Amino acid sequence: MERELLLLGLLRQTDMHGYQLHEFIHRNMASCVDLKKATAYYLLDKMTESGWLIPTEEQEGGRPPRRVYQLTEAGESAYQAMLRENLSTHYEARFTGDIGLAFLDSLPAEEAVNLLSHRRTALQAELDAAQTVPPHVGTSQLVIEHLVRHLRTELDWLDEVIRRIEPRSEQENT
Amino acid sequence: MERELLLLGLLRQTDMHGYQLHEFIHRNMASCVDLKKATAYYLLDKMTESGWLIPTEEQEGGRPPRRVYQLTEAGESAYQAMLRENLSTHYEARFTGDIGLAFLDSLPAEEAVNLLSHRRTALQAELDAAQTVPPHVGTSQLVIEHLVRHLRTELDWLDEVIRRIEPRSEQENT
DNA sequence: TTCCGAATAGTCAATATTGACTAATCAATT
DNA sequence: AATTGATTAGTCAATATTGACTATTCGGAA
Repeated sequence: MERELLLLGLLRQTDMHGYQLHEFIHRNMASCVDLKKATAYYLLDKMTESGWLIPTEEQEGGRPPRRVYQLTEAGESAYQAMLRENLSTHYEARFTGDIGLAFLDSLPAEEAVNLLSHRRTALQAELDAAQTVPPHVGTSQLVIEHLVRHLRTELDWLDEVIRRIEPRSEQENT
Repeated sequence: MERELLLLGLLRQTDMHGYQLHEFIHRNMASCVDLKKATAYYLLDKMTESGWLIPTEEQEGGRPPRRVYQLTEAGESAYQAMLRENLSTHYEARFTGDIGLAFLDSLPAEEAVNLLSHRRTALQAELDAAQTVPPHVGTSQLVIEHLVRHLRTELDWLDEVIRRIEPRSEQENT
């Protein structure tokens, strides 16, 4: 549902076509939504059938024709409702990476540490990238700050996990 | 893929049937995976076709018959590969709740604060619940700690967001 | 003992999501 | 002028995911 909110929210600001919407989201909001192109088109079709959007065929130069979407009044209402719903609810996070941790025992401590160090490198890289984003390049400042805080917490935690494994690794090597 | 890892990891410890697996995950690992019953059965079928599992029909009392799954050697290899993959990669989090924040402007500040306060209550509740889980009730300690750290960060951040909105709200009321 | 609600075990049709593809155009290079 | 590779715009068949349903049984209350 949040993806629909996003599409509506963007269309509310300017009329756009599917390709444009996907491109924008992919470039500027990748940190909070992962919306594949095909899914975007699917949702746009669905919302058009719901009467929330009106498409207008358009052609620019020799480019393929495209459907530019415009919010209807019903679309605006849907947007208002979803926005309130979204702001007022707390979404539980899912930590995909925790599943492996639940099975840490099945690996030798040393290897576990190596694997997690690899994870740590990627995490650090994402943190660096997030901290480097110059203010006002599309993405909301709030959202970037949220990401940074989250990544810092993750890094701290991962370091602690690694620290906790290591002593075992020394025991085994003695 | 992480869901397959989870199922394999559990089956590696004890043979189980679908209902049992789903129940266990639902009760003890809800914080890191959301795996619906129908999906669990679907994955079990798929992994059986991949030759990772061998099902055995079983009957207990007058209960419906059930398929108890057992890991094959191929299943064990798949588990090993997925575990390493999972531990070494950093999964980017998706913050569904950030989408609303990107559109905060479209609401009066006062209402925004109210909505976010509602969110805050739910968040606080989840934090309390997580902190209350007694050690050693199924879920890995690491996973619970991870959740707690994450929720604390979220709470801090949400408070800051609310704080930032409020001044505007006062301006408007003067 | 009979009635009720919860638990057990799973299926299935409907939805949602994705990867892989098409087909044209532009811009730059050779 | 021809080639190439990126960009534009979107489709489609294959997969994955879910909500809603079935049908039985168990335990306890009335």
